[in-house]
Amino acid sequence: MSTAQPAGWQAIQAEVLRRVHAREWPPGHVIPGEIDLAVEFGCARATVNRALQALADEGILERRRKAGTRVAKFPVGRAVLDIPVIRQDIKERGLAYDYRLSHRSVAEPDVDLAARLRTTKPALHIRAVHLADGIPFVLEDRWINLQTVPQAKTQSFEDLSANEWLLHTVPYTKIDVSLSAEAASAEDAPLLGLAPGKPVFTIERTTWDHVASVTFVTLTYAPGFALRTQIGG
Amino acid sequence: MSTAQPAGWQAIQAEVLRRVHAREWPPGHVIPGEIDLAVEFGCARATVNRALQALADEGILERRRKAGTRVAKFPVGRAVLDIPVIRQDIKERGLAYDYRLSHRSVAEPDVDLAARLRTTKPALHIRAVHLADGIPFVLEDRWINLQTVPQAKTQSFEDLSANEWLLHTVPYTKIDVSLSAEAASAEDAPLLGLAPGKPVFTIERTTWDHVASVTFVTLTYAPGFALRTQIGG
DNA sequence: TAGTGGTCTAGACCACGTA
DNA sequence: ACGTGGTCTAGACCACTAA
Repeated sequence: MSTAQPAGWQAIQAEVLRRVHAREWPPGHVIPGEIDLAVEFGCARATVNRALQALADEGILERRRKAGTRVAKFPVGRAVLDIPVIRQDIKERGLAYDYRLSHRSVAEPDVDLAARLRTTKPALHIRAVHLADGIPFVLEDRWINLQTVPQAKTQSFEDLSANEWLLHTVPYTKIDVSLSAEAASAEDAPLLGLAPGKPVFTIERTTWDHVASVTFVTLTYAPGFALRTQIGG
Repeated sequence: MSTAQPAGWQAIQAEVLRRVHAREWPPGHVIPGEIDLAVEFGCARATVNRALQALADEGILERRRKAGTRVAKFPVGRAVLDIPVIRQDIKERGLAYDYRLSHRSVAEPDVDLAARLRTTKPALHIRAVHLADGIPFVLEDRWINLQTVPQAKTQSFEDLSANEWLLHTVPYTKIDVSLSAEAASAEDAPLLGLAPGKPVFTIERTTWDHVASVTFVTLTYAPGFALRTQIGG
């Protein structure tokens, strides 16, 4: 064989997927129970369970006790986006990474930010540029909650980006992510070398440790940036 | 108890997560083997395996045979984006859904599109607007490969959007997805009720059935649209 | 209430990759 | 070579929920 043949539960997963794709089991169809499939495939029920559960996680099957397993009526595509460390991201593109701090201050959050960080106490404001081959790649505009992360006060962030320092220093349990298209602000545009109002891809993240906010960051990407991923395959 | 206590493998997952978050097991740390943990938690190794495997899937742990399981040095955030059917998406926002076909033709793909669909044969070109409460929500600009989906020729797409028709009719195995910020084109801007050049959130998808292309679609969202998701939590 | 998936167990063997 | 995770098994009991 030139192509690797999956074995075990992955082989079962592949066969079930084939039947779904081939419309042998069309959307909405209730497929045989785990025991029946185990008999058909000549394996233990647990093995069938493993395969079907994986497909259910991907949104291809819907499983309910007593009702059985059916092919999803709307096979909701579930795209998995890796949110990498910026330095790694740039390096993986084969480009030279550089980092430049452009602003550092302690300031009181405005109303909008106070709502995001759930505090009105002064927070640490960092602005920095991450460069790929010397060209601005992404702007990092970050607020760090000094109630949650007091150690940040003593960090200059001149050599080590807040992005990485936080990741290695501060625990977190949850991140809210928002992706959008924005017009480049008058403040940001020059740093990215473009005219204000131009479209820029923007990622906003709020990081939480349980119920306490850790940091809020806005990443503004240079034109041409696109997040790519795959569903299925 | 007011909060539900996880039991079984999820309880183990929660405890491991707690130790990671609390830095008892810092990034890079090699955690005890499955057998040790099974003894500690008083359960079977398979149960520990289930818990650790789930955490490895989320990118929190890295597992390698013989080398053991370690806490990821860069806990890459893995955001899961649900790509829903547009009609469902709008309804879930509590808005009234409406759909309007604005263009339908058969045309030869230009060079760029030919590369995407991997064919130079004529393809079906559909343009349509999906409205939420009567306001344009997203523009659908779609090319359907008539080699792969000849049945599309007889569909008017006046009442049923290509989005849904394809989902229920045509098998697929893989979708390439790209998210970006674009400037609204002179052609698209009026349909969204805004000036050309304004930033618009754009999703491009190419759908494949094995190696044959099915369709290529560009979704252009009205201003204010943002894709939201969560990591962890 | 009965049928289905969800999970656990104890043991076994295998595959991989580090040492 | 050997230790670790990856997987399978046969059986069992439980939890949910549709009928």
